[in-house]
Amino acid sequence: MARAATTSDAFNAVAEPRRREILQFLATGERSVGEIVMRLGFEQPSVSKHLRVLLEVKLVEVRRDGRHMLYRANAEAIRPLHEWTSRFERLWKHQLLQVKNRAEKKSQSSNKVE
Amino acid sequence: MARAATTSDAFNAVAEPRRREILQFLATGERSVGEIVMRLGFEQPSVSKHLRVLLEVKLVEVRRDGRHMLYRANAEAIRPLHEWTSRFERLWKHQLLQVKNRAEKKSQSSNKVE
DNA sequence: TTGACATATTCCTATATGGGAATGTAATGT
DNA sequence: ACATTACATTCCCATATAGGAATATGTCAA
Repeated sequence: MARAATTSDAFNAVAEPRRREILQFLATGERSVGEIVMRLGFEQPSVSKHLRVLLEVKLVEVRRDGRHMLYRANAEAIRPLHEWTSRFERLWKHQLLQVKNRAEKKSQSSNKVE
Repeated sequence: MARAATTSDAFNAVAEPRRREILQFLATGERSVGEIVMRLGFEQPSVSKHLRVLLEVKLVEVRRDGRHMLYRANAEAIRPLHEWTSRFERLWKHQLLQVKNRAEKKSQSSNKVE
């Protein structure tokens, strides 16, 4: 089996840096393809292709306005990623605390030496 | 250019479902490869290969204990993912509110009709 | 040293890209 | 109808898997 399709879920879709940039830009509001191209400086076909992937996993939505296609972020689809990472929140806070405690102990013992 | 390597960053590494499962299991504590194989039911070489990817992006750390290699999650490396998704938190809360408001208005108008 | 156990690595292959170039398609103005 | 604007799609290709099978490496016990 090869790697899963980028369109298989949001995790795979946002693995691509340019798609993350597009999403962030869309988080500021509804934008046309041309605006995305202007802002991010990618080739237009590239932007269209990335938007297609984002659309398939429902990370964005579109509507037509004349000749323009207006895309907007669907934040709701990002939530599962947020929630998955949240499971580790307790852990990294705990780990940071440990690092901090070790650092303090170390500085204490070096104080003793001096 | 082809797709970015799974080892290019944490985003690409966690795009693979089995690697997420392994990480979640490791979040419960330090485990040997054998324990991961037993718990998740993947082939041993597969687990070793996934662990290698996770190791390269520093999502896990290892230490040897006799014949066993003990892996543990490095939650700190998951933080960037959490923070990236957090940027959309305001947005999805706002979007949910809108959906809710629209639903309420709709039920009000249908009440009027009846 | 030899054997057994625990992991890691290599080889192979089908599959899925992402970018660039070229082309297709839909909507608008005249 | 036609040129133009705004996007989308297709074709081509180098690259990177993920899984299965087989094999290599490392460590301990006797």
